[in-house]
Amino acid sequence: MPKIPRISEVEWEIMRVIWERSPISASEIIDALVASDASWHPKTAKTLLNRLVKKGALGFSKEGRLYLYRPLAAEKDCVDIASASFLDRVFGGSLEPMLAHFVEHRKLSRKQIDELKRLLSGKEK
Amino acid sequence: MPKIPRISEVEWEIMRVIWERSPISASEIIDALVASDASWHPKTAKTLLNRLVKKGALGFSKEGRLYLYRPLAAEKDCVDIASASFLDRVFGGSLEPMLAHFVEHRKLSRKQIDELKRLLSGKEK
DNA sequence: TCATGACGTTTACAGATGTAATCTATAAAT
DNA sequence: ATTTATAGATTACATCTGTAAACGTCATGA
Repeated sequence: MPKIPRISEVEWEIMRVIWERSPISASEIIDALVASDASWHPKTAKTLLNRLVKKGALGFSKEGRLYLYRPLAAEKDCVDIASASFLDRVFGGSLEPMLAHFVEHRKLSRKQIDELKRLLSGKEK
Repeated sequence: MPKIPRISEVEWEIMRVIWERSPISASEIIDALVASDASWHPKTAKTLLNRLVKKGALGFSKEGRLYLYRPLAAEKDCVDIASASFLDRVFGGSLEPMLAHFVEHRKLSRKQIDELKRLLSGKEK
């Protein structure tokens, strides 16, 4: 199995754009980033794209003179790793306190609450 | 308000020991770390303690020739920050999908499930 | 055809991080 | 009193990160 590269904080923003829509060109990626946060600098985004390619998180194909990027690392795998890391680091691996933290500190719509209760019920057997 | 310093991955392990039991000496901290993971090197732990003091996350008082460390940054604040960062980074800030991820991928005891459902019900009004 | 601009490549650079070793002062043991 | 084991202080160092600028190349418009 290919080992999953470590994705840094800002790199995640880029990966999420690409997971959501790929193949995608550098300029499209940059547009998406700038749209969500105007402080993104194109040069910075390019540097990060290169790093992600080097890390093996992204691949690309040349379409004429420009590149189309696509994920090599699966979102699911990256999410799993980051989630486990967060849980261990911040909550010492204790799941329920972590979930309780979010449930208590954040807002959820009635619909989301119902959905979560449904999921919980599904686990309860 | 004192701004909360950023706690790195390994630094979290140290902070959690100290939040749990303080004031506490360096050697006690190291013992606790080694107990949970034998690969901890005392020198490394000391370096991190110094960094955490420099960052303002920890304070200490001299007890004779040794130091007693205590947290300066509140666990709650650090947990809040790390949690928000994780949620934004990995799940784009979407709470319910994140919670669903953990509920689906992890094991919870009947008791914990009930507790979470109770919490959810409490939010549902 | 020549200058411009768009796109990708290479280089830069400070600060954070993980991981320790070395140095120094001091307390404890002999 | 001298040696030695300890605890803390200082120094080391390769990577990783965030943040870009500088440079090279080719297509395109003037």
